[in-house]
Amino acid sequence: MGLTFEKLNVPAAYQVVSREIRRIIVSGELKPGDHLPSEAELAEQFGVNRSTVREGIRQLENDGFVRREGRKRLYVSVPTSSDLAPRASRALIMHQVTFKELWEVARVLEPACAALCATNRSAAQGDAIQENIVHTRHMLANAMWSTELDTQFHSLIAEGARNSALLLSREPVGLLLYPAFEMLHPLLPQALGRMLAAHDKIATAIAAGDAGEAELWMRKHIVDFRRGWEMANLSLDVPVTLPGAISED
Amino acid sequence: MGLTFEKLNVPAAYQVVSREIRRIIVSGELKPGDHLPSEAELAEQFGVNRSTVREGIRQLENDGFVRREGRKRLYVSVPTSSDLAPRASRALIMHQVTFKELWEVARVLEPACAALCATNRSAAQGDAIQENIVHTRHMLANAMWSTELDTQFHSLIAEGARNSALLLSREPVGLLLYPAFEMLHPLLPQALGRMLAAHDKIATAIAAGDAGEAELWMRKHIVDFRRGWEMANLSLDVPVTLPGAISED
DNA sequence: GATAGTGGGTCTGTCCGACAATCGGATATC
DNA sequence: GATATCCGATTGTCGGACAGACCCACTATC
Repeated sequence: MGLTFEKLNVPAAYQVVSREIRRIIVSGELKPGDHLPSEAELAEQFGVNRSTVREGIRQLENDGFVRREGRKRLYVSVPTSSDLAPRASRALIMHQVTFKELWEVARVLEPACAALCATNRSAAQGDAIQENIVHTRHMLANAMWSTELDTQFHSLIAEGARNSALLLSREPVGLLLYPAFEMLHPLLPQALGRMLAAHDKIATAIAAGDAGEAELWMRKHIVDFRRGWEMANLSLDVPVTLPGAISED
Repeated sequence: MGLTFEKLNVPAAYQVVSREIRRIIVSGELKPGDHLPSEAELAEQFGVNRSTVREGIRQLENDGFVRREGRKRLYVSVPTSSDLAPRASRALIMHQVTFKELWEVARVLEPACAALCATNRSAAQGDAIQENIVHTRHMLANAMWSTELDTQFHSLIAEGARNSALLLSREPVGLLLYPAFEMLHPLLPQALGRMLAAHDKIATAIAAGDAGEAELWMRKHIVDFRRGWEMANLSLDVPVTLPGAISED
């Protein structure tokens, strides 16, 4: 009798509810914007208690597949990078991700974003980039600086690439890497000026639709970031810390 | 009276519970492996009902910050890419991500993985890659093929790069892109052979620790994938479909 | 003495019922 | 027609309940 049985994994009811609703959403049976039945109705249809349904819904809500505004009915929604990226960033923090690791990813993704942005951006997206530059220049002229502007510059370029996979891939990295600039620029006074100059070159190339030039300058910009980091005697292998923008949620 | 008030967003209690526990975990107050108090105890400490605590916990469970095996106590855990990637992949599906978009990301990330893998891989990781090649060769010799082997090959290389940010960035893309090969190889008989040849070159370069060569062949491999796609008259702009491996969970 | 049962305590998963706050829409009022 | 009011529907939260797992210490059996 060599007959053996695997340890069978009986999923909890709330997980089944969650998966089933998600399946219907991802498969397209329910389209974004569609309303889901009320909790009581779902409970009746699934033949479980409303509490069980509610626990299942929490998971979907967290993923961004369903949303509710206020205490109203649920509706189907497409998860955005702002739903997913902060969670990924937090996961990376727990993995004790280092500056070097983040930089290695940025070094290949950001130039790709810049190149695609130069060819694919909309007019409005181009304007937003220019506006970011103007803001940045204005801040620097007053000897001020906020890391959000830097993070935003790179996010805008990624959006301009019009590639949702690229956007989703780079966002968790961007949320952690660029705020680290906060540690760098007080130690390296010239860093802010160099940053603005690079942003300007990139934005100009994008405005001109010159993909090669945009890619090139973005690469220089990222490489320069690392060089600055090393010049400031900051360690490449120290785990990055959690920026406030993420911890809040 | 220009005084106006913003519409204030009162978070539900279960969300506060969720965020608070997550904060404690991400900040490091609770370390991976630590047990959380029981639901009843959490409810008492937070001063809310156990149902409310349970709803909050569901969200964390889904993110991979806490886990439970069977019906036992919760313990703190580090979210892995297998927690996060399938959700990101599903999100991309809902965004109707195209082959082209995925390919554009893979084109820059996969060569970077290969280059880093050549220098950073452990001995065991190198062996696993070799084993994958052997399996693949064996399958092809028997005129069989399973898309999982291809997906695995690229995942192994990404793991060998020892860069958690890189791993996390590419996984959602890999989960969608390589299964698409399933559509290609019946239309293009020579595709399987070319794939094996490329995998072999890459694995050899990695085994030799030659980062440049590994990167180069990986790039060729990815470019070849796209060329094959076009030769088979498959559209670059058609949204990719959901592979079974993800829909199951 | 080792092994197999036994029993209690704890915790999770699920259910039931309840109620206040809120929302949407219908209705009444001016 | 605009405004105020009421009513049903729905969510968020609560309290309590109970079966099934699980853990562990204890005991009975060989």
